Amino acid sequence: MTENVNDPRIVRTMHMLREALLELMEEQGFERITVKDITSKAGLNRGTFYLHYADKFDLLERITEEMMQGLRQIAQTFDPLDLVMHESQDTPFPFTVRLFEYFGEHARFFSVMLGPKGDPAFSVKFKEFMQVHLMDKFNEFHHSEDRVPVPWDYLMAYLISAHLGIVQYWLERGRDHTPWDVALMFTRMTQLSPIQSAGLKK
Amino acid sequence: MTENVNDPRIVRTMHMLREALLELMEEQGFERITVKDITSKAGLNRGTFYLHYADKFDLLERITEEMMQGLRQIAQTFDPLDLVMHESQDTPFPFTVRLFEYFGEHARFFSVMLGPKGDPAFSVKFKEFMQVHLMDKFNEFHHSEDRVPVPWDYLMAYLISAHLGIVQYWLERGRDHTPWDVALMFTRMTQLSPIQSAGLKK
DNA sequence: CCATAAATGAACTTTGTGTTGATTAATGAT
DNA sequence: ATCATTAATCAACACAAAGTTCATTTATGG
Repeated sequence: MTENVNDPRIVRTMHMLREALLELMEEQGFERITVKDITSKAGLNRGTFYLHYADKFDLLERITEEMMQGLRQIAQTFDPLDLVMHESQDTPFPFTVRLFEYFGEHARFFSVMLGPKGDPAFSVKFKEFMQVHLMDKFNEFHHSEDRVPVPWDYLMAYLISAHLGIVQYWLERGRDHTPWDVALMFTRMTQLSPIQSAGLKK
Repeated sequence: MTENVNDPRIVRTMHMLREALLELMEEQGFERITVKDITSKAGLNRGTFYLHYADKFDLLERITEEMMQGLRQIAQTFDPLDLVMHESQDTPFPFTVRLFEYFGEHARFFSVMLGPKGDPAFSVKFKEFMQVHLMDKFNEFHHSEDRVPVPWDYLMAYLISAHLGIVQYWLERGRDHTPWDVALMFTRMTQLSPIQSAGLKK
């Protein structure tokens, strides 16, 4: 397990192992992958793998943590007041655009991890991220516990999962729309009922 | 690989293997499970496993297929016209209630498979099921390709994932509402915009 | 140029896989 | 109740991959 990130050999090796894992996950899914597979795809000795990672789970966790770190950094720029101000405008919310740009930059990772060959625990992590960094900032609004059409927590589960679904579908389709366009869909679907979104009702 | 389903020994053995797998998946997730784990939890000889299943993937597939068969059977009773007739009523759609009852009966399976330790390919299967048996029956309504607020396919992805999310959350919470109650939430969230569902707007 | 340390290669133990063949035990048809 | 059938057990096997160790080669940076 190495620490020194200055040595270009280490950077190179770790990068190759990470790339190899993602490629293999696309092909076979995480389950079937062996350490042998990873190192031979990366063109490295099997022993070298263990110099940097404990096992394939460890490797995946490290990649994941890096991506989540990137997401958290973007989340810092989110202000719920911006969203309130933005209400009823028919332009995408800028923060959402930024998120989609990030997904696009790391499309390989997100598309594999959120897809059928991915890790369901990652989807959960991703949902928790949205819950903590986005949804929880609106908790102030729901003090009126009684007489709401739908319990707050179920509504959150609905919205978070819906948003995750859009990200998944967008990646699955090979990003057939710009981040700006998908973000606009987000904004509209949040403002309208599903029936209105479909254009079946003014 | 056995065929004769009449022999009670076979029924018993297969049932024990299935139960053991689900229990282990709850504990450790599919990935870490060995055939040894399954048979010793089931109190059977390791060799016996191979009399019935090729490997642990095979076992999981068979269980999955059984559950999907049950879902398809329920889906046969679905008529999109019923849903149209039901519009703007504030009662749950009966078909949805039936589905949730089924999820409840097989809560162990669905909660594991749709949860963080589950199989992401199953979530995809489940979404495809909803797409084919529910959503596709409304394709007739969207001939007006132009000027819709959101592309039809993205709206479908949004709705399907949202609904999956509710099922997941309901199971995760240990089914803290009756099938009737959750089904009513469904109906309301489909009729209202997210902002209305939250009670933030008339 | 050279001390340091990363990568390689080979050997080794351990764990799980999937199969086989002989033996024991349960089943259901007579 | 008997008995042929066949499921389940048990032990042994070859094989593949995991994870470790250590001597050797190669690349890095001072």
